[in-house]
Amino acid sequence: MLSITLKDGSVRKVEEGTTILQLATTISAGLARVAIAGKVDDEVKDLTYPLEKDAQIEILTMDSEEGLEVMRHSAAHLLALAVQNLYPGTSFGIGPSITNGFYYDFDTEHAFTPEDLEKIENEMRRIAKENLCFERAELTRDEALDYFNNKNEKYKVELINDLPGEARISTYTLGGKFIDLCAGPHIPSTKLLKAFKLQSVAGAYWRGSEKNKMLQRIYGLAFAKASDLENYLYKLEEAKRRDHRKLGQELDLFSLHDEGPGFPFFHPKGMILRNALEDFWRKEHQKRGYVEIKTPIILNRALWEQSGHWDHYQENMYYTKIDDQDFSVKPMNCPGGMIMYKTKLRSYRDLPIRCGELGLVHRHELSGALHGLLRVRNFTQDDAHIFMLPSQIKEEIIGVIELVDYFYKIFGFKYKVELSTRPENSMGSDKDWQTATDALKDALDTKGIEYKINPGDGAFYGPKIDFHLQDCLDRTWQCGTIQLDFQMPEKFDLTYIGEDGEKHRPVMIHRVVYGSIERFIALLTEHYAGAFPTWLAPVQVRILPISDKHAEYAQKVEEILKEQDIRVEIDDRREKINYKIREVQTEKIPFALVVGDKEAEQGTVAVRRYGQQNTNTMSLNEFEELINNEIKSKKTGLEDN
RNA sequence: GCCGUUAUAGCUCAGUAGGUAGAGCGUAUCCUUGGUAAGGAUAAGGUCACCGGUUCAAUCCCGGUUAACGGCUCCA
Repeated sequence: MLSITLKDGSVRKVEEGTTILQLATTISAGLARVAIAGKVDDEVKDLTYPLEKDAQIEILTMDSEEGLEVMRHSAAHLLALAVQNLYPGTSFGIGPSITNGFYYDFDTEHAFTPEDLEKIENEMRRIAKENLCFERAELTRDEALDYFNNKNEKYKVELINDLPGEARISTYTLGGKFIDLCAGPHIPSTKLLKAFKLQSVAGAYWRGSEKNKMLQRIYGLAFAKASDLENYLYKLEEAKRRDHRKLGQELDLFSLHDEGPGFPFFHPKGMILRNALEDFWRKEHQKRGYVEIKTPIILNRALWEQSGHWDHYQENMYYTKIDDQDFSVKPMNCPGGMIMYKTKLRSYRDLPIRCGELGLVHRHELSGALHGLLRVRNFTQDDAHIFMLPSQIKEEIIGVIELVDYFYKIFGFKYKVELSTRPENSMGSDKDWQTATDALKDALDTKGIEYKINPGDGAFYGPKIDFHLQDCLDRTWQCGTIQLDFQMPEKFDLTYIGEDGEKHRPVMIHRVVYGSIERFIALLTEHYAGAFPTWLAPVQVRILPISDKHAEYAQKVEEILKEQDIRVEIDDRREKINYKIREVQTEKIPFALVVGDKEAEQGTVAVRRYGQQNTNTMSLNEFEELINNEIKSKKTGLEDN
């Protein structure tokens, strides 16, 4: 008899060889009906898995993330079977579960169209109803190779060849005919697949490498029940409403044109946002002992050779010639910062030097990668280079971490932290890289910050801490970053005079907080769904006179507010108040002030906030106080933020 | 860069099974002076993305280019 410990801590005795499903049945018939798989000592197994030894077991249902994963992965097999039925001769790649669904990669001459997806989805539904079971089989490597070689499944053969020697090779048969290489586990039967929908087709390189053939990837959504799927589809629709590309156009913030792909045009209202962000940035950096510089956008080839960009960053740079000499448009601000450092002799007493620069950089991104303001070809980095003594490293990194946290909290952003280590095409010694990486880790650990390690994702000159923010579709974008660099100071022979009167090498940090002003604006737009907090709102107040008679009073109110640097305008068109209210709402202006006879007589304003139905009549003084406090606090004024 | 889709008025979109186009919103002008999400009328606005081919005739069919969109790769 085996002792099985269940999730609630109770222990059951069962015969050896009892399957997980049988175990579930002994717990309750209801549980057995909705069981998807079982977790045996932290390993997820099929329900048909026979228990061999004492273990902790949890029966997984679609209520858990793990159960959903098993179901989504099983849905991928269903998709593969449907494609095999409809398009014989297709070769199969891989078909994992992903957040909210699954995908499967196919290799076929036929190019899948959106109409095909409908056909395939119908076939999936037809098969699902057949109540097919997933049957597991274990094969030797030779058997598996034979089988998939015969079927001309070259991708599966490649996968098998790459499996480690001791690996158990398993296949699953679905409905007796479709056999797929797979470690499992799967749901017991296709009838559990109900709430799914094919989403899109996209190209995807085999094994994610652009050196390999591009396969066709079909994405699908899958949920435990239909209402979950509907909710998710609704959420997607909502997300589209928040999309910064849509809102950017509607709110007249920026535009992109054929004449400059990836080079955004900022409109007057977008510039107000930018300037507000930059003003705030300057103020906070001055407080923290930063100075600000501006370095040129075009610098000569020799500089980029010295910095290593010519060797390590060439395909991302733009080039030009001036009087027959090679020049390059800067993709990063650091070399300019190096030159600045060297303009005079530095003492250890001068360090740390925190040198900020709102620098416009240009990078040649692949055309297919461009995406609104989130991925562009020129952007302004809120950069700074901190030159310091080796003994100051930790303190300075912590200072930047705290600064980033301070900024993101103001905007109400949640963020994720990643630590990226040495990439392949990089410069410097392993020892320096190790020291730098350890310093970053140490700072993170000291602050007690959770982080994920991204192996090989560092800059070519040093490891980095990245801060990632989420867009409205849950994709994450790198914004802040802290990069520790021993290479540039070396390459540029930076020195300071130490206490001993000798020359020493300073250490350098590259860091950004917003990352790119453009990207940050995109994320802010989505985060606030275009309803910017008052301190950022391009127009903060719009005065709505009831009729021409009130124009004079409206102008008086406007003047008073303008004197306090409040961004205010009057809608004096001969339209009805309803119409003006509607417009002020669609433009997401934080405050509408309705002024008519009553207000003009009493020296008041009828205040209607964005997103609220009610009006508060108050004296102009009271309103000034309200809005000034709100601007100062940087709050949104909306309850849900 | 690669795979797929798309491109018609300032915006959102319809349309012509090949005979040079239409709606709503917006804009302008006029009427309406109206109290919290759309008052009415009239008008202006398009080389149907660009280049080429087929055709008596191309916005529509074919080829190419460019850009956008969804992914892959890459990255702030």
